Amino acid sequence: MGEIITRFPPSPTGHLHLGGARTALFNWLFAKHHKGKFILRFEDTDRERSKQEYVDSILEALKWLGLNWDEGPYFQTQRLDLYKKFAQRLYEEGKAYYCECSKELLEEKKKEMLKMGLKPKYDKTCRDKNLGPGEGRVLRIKAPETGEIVVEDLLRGKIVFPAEELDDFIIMRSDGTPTYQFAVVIDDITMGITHVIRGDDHISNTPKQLIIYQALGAKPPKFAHIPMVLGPDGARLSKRHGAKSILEYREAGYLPKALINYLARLGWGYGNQEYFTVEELIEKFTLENINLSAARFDPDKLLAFNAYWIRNTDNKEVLEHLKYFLKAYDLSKFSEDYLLSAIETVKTRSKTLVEMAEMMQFYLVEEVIYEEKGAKKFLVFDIVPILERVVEDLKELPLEEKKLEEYFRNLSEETGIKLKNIAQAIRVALTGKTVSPGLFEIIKVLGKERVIERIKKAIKYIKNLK
RNA sequence: GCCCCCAUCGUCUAGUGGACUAGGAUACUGGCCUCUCACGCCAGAGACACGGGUUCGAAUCCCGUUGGGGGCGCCA
Repeated sequence: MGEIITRFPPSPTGHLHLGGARTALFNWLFAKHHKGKFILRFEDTDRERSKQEYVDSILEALKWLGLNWDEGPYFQTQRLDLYKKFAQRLYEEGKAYYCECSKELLEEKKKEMLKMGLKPKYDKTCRDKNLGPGEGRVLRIKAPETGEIVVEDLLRGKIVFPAEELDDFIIMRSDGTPTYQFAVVIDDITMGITHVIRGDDHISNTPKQLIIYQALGAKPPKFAHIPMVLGPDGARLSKRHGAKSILEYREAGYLPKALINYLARLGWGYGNQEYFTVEELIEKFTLENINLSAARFDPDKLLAFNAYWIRNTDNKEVLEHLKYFLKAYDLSKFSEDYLLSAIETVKTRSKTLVEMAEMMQFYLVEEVIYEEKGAKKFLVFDIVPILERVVEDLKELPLEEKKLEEYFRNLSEETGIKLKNIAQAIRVALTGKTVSPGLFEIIKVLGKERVIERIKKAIKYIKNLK
């Protein structure tokens, strides 16, 4: 087998969503696995609905996911001459014919057939009229009337369609543009696509495309129809859940690698392994391990994967992604080491980068604001002597977690005040909150200066309460 | 209506005729750890859609039923 070439052909009529992203991913992984080529092509022949805005957002989403393409992006609207050339050829060879039936008439006939319990099909009125091109005329393929069309699917084997199920579908519209069925075939032939990996909603399109390949005398690529991604409710993806743009997941604080990992596991498995780096996916991805049944999108599991990758990714890499969520702060005031240490303390506690940014707030602000409930409960008069003492003792203490813990345990024992109460009071003083990373880690990262200053401020705050 | 695809815990999946007392992940419940919250660790509950075959033996092969999904556009 020669070089493997796959493609991802979105139509820019909407944002890239989970389903599309997974199709792109599978094509990309397959190409990478075989050291082949991955082509990006926009199917924008629907001029009404195609928008530049969507082209831009799809490109951005693919880049964010890291699904780089080796060729393209191509645009079908820039290849119209090509389709015309092939259409002309089919017409001249008598494999396609012009049809003058009006949309309205066809519409009526279809309704009629549906009513009689038949499959709505074109009745071939113009098939033998020998019409030439003309205003308002479409070009139809002359489909075989008997026999069967066999789709060889890489995942499920032969799928047989009786010729009676198909009709003389349109390949060129009356405005001279190609229909989807025609444009894909021409593109896949001319781009040398060897493997078409797409959603199984395309299974019933495949025999139509095979008819075109046959008429053209071209060898069709291999087809692999992957199961669809359904919403959590088992219905088709809709805006409410997964049909959200991939870019919305970026906004929500997801790591691209987490999304990739989750998406790969949706319909594909590799023994009992759950977590894969992108490199591992490329190495291990094969079509044989793809499932055949539709998979539901589970936001909870995606979130769990994101949490996993946040806590298992190098702090520097996390920081790169996190910066996007830290725009409100002037990060130049802090050293990279400070930020990295801060991240280390919050990474096991953040399921998203948004949560992480939120949790890191106290590391980045000049002054913390106390949560009302926490302050009321822990910043109480009785604790003042302890706080005062900590301020003094801290000056002499080494900033090591073990030593700090030892110190606070002794302090608790000595004064008879539960460690919990001491810790919570200082926690509120340092972070403003009752929930935070471990106290000793925080002290170490913040540094003596900030810690002492914040505890002093808390003492003042308590004294002012009276 | 017609055609096509699919069917293991709630969800994602492992499983390719005997190693299945059906494994893992996630979510859920209980416990441990503990300065809070997480993380981590331990334990628990939870599935082969149903009915017929084939076979010494079926989650696994065949048929049917049911259920879910998709297609039947001058959309892609």
